[in-house]
Amino acid sequence: MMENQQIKQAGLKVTLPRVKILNVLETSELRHLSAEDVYKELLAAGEEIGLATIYRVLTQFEGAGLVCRHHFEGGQSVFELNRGGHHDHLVCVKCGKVVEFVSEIIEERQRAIAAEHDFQIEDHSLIIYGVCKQCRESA
Amino acid sequence: MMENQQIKQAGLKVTLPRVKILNVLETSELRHLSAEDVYKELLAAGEEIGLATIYRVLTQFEGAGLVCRHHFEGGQSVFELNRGGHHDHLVCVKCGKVVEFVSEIIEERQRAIAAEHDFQIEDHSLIIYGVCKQCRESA
DNA sequence: CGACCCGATGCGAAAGATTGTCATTCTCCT
DNA sequence: AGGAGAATGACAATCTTTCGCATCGGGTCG
Repeated sequence: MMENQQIKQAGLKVTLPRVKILNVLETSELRHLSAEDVYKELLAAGEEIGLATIYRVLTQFEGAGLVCRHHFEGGQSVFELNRGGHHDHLVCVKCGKVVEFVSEIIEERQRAIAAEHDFQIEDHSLIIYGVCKQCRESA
Repeated sequence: MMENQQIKQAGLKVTLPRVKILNVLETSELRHLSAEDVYKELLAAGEEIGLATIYRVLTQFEGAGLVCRHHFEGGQSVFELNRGGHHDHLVCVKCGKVVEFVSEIIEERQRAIAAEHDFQIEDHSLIIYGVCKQCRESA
């Protein structure tokens, strides 16, 4: 079991709910899931789990660096498996599709701006909202 | 009354609550206020107003382009008077201080990235979270 | 292998933010 | 001034997320 190692290395006890949640994150079609999404996938798979546990576990995973939390529009947090590289997001406001991208130029400018204002960067979030090609055509 | 004109030009009926709310946005010390903040400022000024109205009016103002809504971390929306120029934010995670900035280089890169992925940009949000100088020194 | 300890889970209740309902009030037009 | 219809206020409802607490499970030690 791959998951067990990852959880252990993150310094967390290996429990059934944690393994199942991590597994959903790894195997789901969606790369970006809300706590509710994870909950529904597990219920659909016939797994017994409490929603509160999902929130707790996802928060722990975030603290351990296993997942990233994003605040897209819509009032709820979405989680994404941390596969190493940092990246930003392009979100379609019609269909919700998410495209990931990286721009070293932007990253570099951000560091420069933070430095100018004497801020020590902890994190940053860049989200571009737009309408994707398919949604424009079907409109 | 400056406010009346702005509200009328936004295509909204000029009502007392709207004028008062716009006035708070224009005169408050803070440039970024949550609905609750606006509510508290009005109560402190002895004004009678319902919180639900604040939410409704702010949402209308947003639709009319009078204010911008931002989703900083912390689970609630903050609103800012739209003074024309778009800008992004640098937020101190310790004290909540907000610094605004603009980078034409970043804007331009964003347009290029959206174009590459065939997205028509509607909006975007760039927030850098960090620790400001004062907070680092007092730590 | 079995007992134990402490953290982890599940459930329901609670908190915080936001929106909906609906009777009453206010704006704007005549 | 009068009236149609939109806007408001009070409160309930919803949604997301967190808390409290009794119970359960994982890992360790004997």
